[in-house]
Amino acid sequence: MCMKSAQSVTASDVARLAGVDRSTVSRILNRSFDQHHYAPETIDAVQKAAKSLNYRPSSTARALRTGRTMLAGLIVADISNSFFGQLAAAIEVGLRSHNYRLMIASTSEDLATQCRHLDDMIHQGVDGIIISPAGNKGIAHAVSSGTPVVLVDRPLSGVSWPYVGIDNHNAARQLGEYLRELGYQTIGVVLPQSKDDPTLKWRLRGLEIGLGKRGRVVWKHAVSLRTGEADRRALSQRLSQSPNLDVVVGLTNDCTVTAMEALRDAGRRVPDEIGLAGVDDFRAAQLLDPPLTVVSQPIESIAAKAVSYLLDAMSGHPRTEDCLLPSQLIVRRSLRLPNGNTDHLDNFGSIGNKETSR
Amino acid sequence: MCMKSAQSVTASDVARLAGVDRSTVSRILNRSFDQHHYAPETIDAVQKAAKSLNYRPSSTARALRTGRTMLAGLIVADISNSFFGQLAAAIEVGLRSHNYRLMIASTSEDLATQCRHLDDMIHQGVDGIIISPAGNKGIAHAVSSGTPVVLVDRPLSGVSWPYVGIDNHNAARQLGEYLRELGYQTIGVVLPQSKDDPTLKWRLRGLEIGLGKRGRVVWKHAVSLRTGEADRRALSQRLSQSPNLDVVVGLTNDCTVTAMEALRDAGRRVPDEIGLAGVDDFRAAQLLDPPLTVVSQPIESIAAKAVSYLLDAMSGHPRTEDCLLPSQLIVRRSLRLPNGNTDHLDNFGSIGNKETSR
DNA sequence: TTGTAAGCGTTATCAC
DNA sequence: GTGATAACGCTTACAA
Repeated sequence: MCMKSAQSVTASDVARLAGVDRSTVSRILNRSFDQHHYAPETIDAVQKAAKSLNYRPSSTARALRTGRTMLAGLIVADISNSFFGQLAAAIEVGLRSHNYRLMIASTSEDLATQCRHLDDMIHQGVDGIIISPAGNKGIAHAVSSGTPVVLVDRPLSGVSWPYVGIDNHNAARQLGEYLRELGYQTIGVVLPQSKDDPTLKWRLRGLEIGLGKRGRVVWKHAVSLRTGEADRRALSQRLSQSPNLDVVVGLTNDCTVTAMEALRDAGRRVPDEIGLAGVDDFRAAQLLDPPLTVVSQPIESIAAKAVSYLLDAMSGHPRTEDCLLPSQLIVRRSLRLPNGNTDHLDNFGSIGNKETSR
Repeated sequence: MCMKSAQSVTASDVARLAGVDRSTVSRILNRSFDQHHYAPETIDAVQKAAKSLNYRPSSTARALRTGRTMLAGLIVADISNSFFGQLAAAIEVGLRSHNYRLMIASTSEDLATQCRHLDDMIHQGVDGIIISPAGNKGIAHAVSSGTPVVLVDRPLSGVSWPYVGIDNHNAARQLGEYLRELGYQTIGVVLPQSKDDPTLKWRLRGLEIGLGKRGRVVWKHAVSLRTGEADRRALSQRLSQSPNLDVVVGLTNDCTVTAMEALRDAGRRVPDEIGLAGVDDFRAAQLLDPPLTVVSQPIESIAAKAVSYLLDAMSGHPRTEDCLLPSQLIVRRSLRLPNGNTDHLDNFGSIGNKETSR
């Protein structure tokens, strides 16, 4: 009841009030009844004292003593991107339900920044890190620290860290096959500028394989991370110079939006004159005119699995196998359908794969 | 050169290698040259030793000793909302450039959760907190802790914490006046369910004042935080039951999107049959059909000011005055214009819209 | 110009 | 069953 300035209430204060030793307070409050059987009255006294003083152990002191900070780190390219925003939100609540707090950092796809953040967090003493890496340069140093790391959204070759996310190759191939079936052959691709993101290569390759022999990616247009007016105009101009283009594919949500803007600026009607599709779903995708056909990722599941993997690793039981979650082709109206065949649309709503995966 | 397991390199290790005392290491590395003038050779030896061992002081130990964690907290309703996502991103880089790390928590507009997070962070030892409060219940307890707090996006009455953000009353009034000038009179408002967010009341009041005597808010429709299908349908139904409605106003970005969805579901054409406008701009707003007229907030400036306020407070020089940043009416095409008067649109441009002509 | 030693608040080891 | 005591890694009077 006696609300003291909270901050400065220490275990010694509680001990004094309860008439016991600091260590007794610590053990009782931590439920360390392993070897120690306390008198019920002592337990009661300590608990009452702690409550009345509103005692909360200093996590700093505890961290120093135990070596665990109960802090996890999340490193992504850009937390303001809706994909990472949703991911972060889900990860935060997941971790919090296990008493971990979350620290967040953005790399802006810059490898040096990523390296700094990794180093920072490790030295800061986080118990584990979830990262969507911009690339694998400078990672080796972090790997030797021993801090558990889980890769999310983007796999990395050459490290032992497990990856949680969709199979990007497959997801893009699925989209490619769908495009092929609809008769699209001349494709323009919009992708982020991040040179070292391996995911983009997988998506690109998967797309091309899905498109088959007759399909051709005639250009790849890179846009900046926080897409702006300049990107929009440049892309729009490129579109004007490509009158024979069949369809545009955005490799991330931002890219797809930028593509949509540019198509509108260039005065190309979707899907009649030209098709549009993308990887990553987003809130407004179904609101646009036309609603966008996309491959969507199961963000909540990815977050849940990533958290679960990290918790395992932090408790000393690291998983080594990757966790591939299913992506989903969401058919809307930004691609023209083959004449007279409409039920085909439903088939694709839930399709997996029928070919050999690699 | 000798890359040791990083984690366990302590100041004593550096001291031993340099042939000096721990305290010497500490002082030199912290540039505490106030009273201590070291021999250049000592300085050199220490720095070399530190670098060769890749020494980084344990922030935990430092925090315990100094009482400063170099950690700041951000508490918002939902980090996956694009507004808060952008805000968080900007705040994070701002703080980081001053060597502060950022911890993030979401309240889902729940007062109990907010209270818990505040308490958590304070006891966790953060040096300061930036919060977009869900309400002022349970805040008193936090205020007495002495931890500096800056309010962002939502002001709070009865506390000494400074507020950084737009003038919500004014912003909404601006929109209301614009609606009145366009001849709108019968208004439906869509707002989030958060019962205790004072901002919503201000926006509502400002809107009504701007609308003037002849304007009437005929209903207010509350939707859940992570707006879903159910909200969409319920709102759609309400719209169907309001055939005489002039215009719908969304009080947040999500609300406006939901309104757009519902209007589409209900088959009401915007802006011909009914108008739509909102508070908060978002990436896809200009891409929708029609592009949405909104009042936008200067997110970057808000973040920068909030960081600046927090830094001041954390360094012992708290500001007490609020910081009101200018909002901006962005006129697009989701409201019908008065017959035959089009340059009126340009007049409003001078208030600060950046309408994209095409 | 540098070293000594105390102490931040916990928890873990040992003793009784 | 419970209490003393050391230690985690760092900073900072106070000495020298």
